[in-house]
Amino acid sequence: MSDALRQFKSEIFQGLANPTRIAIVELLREGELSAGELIEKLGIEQANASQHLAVLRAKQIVLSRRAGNQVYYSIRDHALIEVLDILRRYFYGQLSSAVNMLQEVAGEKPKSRLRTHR
Amino acid sequence: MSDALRQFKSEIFQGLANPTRIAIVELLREGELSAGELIEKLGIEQANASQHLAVLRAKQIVLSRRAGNQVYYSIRDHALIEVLDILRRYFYGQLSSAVNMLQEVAGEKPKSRLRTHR
DNA sequence: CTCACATATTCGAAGTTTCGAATATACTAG
DNA sequence: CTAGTATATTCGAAACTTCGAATATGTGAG
Repeated sequence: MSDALRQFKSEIFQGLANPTRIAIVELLREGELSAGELIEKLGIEQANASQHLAVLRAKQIVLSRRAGNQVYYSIRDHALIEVLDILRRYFYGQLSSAVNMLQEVAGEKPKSRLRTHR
Repeated sequence: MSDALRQFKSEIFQGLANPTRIAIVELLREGELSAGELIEKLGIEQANASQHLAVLRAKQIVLSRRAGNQVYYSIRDHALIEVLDILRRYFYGQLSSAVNMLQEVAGEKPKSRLRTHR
């Protein structure tokens, strides 16, 4: 695979590598919201939200459109939603593994160990 | 969505937010490889590869297993491959948009503008 | 035990990200 | 024009990431 594609992917990931920005993308799942609405729902500083939105714009994750006094944001491509959905499933999968491990640790005769080599 | 899930997702993204680590994950698509094989294919310093592998382990993206003198790495969950595939399609989609924009800029009477509001 | 090899960790420098505070810009109403 | 509201940018401090160099650890052979 090309370096350009790897670079591109890593920038997308970097754009999403922050819980606040993930929260923004998820708020935008249902449709566009103004910066003000996002700030209100996120409960964070205006400057901070604006900075995160700038990152999402720079990484081409969201689109913005000005309407009068406000700026409305939306997700640029549905693919990103799919990515988040896959990770949700992945998350619950990981959770189950963790539960299994705990059960094994708690039980007397663990049958299969999921330990790492260290 | 819970903070824990957002935190988890952002850590996965952070784990993948680096071109070298993406290259590692893609090399592991076809099956497990030893650290040495990865280093050779990546052409980077041993210490650096090992650090990146440590990040991938910490974020639960890969599994490692020791076999004698070597440590073999594999991808923990197929979901991550799906994510990379989705982004590949996304990438080409973005590329086409870019090409369209260039064509419009080059042409005399652009019909639709994809400009941002600024 | 010792040696050699494969891999991991620690360290410090350079670069990047994150935050809130302060300030700047864009737009609307009057 | 002025004033008000919405949003963006700049700044500096603290925290985090990345790299290579050096060092440490784990394993197998002898």
